[in-house]
Amino acid sequence: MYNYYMVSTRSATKAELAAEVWSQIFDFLVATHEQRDRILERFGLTPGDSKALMHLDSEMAQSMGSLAAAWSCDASNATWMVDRLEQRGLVERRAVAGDRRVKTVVLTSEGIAMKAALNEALHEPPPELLQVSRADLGAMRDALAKLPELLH
Amino acid sequence: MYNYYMVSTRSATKAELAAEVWSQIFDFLVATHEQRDRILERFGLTPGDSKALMHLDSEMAQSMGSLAAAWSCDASNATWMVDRLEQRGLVERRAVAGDRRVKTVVLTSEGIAMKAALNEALHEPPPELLQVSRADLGAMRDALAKLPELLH
DNA sequence: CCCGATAGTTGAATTTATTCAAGCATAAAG
DNA sequence: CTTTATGCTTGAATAAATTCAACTATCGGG
Repeated sequence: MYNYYMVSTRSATKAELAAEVWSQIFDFLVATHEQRDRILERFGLTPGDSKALMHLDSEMAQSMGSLAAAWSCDASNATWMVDRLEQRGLVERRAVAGDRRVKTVVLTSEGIAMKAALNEALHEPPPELLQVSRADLGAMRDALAKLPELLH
Repeated sequence: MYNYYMVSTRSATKAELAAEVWSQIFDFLVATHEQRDRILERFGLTPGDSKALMHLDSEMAQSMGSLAAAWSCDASNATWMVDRLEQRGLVERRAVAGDRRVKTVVLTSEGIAMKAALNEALHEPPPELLQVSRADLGAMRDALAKLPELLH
């Protein structure tokens, strides 16, 4: 474990505090990484599948092009990814009214269910976290409450 | 963003608190995921490479078999992974005294440098975190200080 | 010394991921 | 109404990841 966040006696700068906080989070991440691998395996999803699945929606139909941009890949790769999900019945291609060139992608009901189940599984706290006392967890929650504000 | 950690008026159970905390961390994770992808790309490492690199050491020579076990793959896959790192001069295979069947793997000096640089880059806090006030970061650090204890 | 188990490599096969060039249909601009 | 640009798909090529079967070398017990 790396002590990038080794505490010194003098008061820490903001950058140092951020580095400490991130190190604490990141190291916990690494330590609990296998759990998430196992979840994906249980769902029969590759990392790519889950990335795609999580960025899709049942409401907001997204064009192939915008998906390729969001996934930082070329259009041809997006076609391939969507093909795989479509073959499994998780997504559906739709024509769009104004422009017959573009195709949009939405989650099917199976896709919605899969995404919800995956999300729930991934949000299940790693067992390591349950070793922390209730009081300490409360402190963490209160402190971390400032995080969500950042995520647009 | 999922409100698995929606606060209710009654006092939360430990499990609920853990779920909230993990959701806060996990969502932050997801939101800052691209940054880590870019770091790997900058280093010219695949996710597999970095996983392998991070589990290796210059001090503790590990046998191919134990590496395969640690990486949850078969021996043949471990051979392939180590081959790739070896071709790049990051690791070195060594014979072991007692048993001429086993080969151990250690980081070369280049491997040590690469691992250190990668570690440093990955421990660099995401810019989003710097939007949090110094006081709030301090609170996070103090609260999260209970985490490292868990990581054997 | 032989024999079965063990450690690792090799080769073939498959899946996942990615990029590039070519092509097709449609749209938009002149 | 031709030309050019756009959105997507297809096909080929390649790299990354993974598994399986076969093989080599070595170890350890009888």
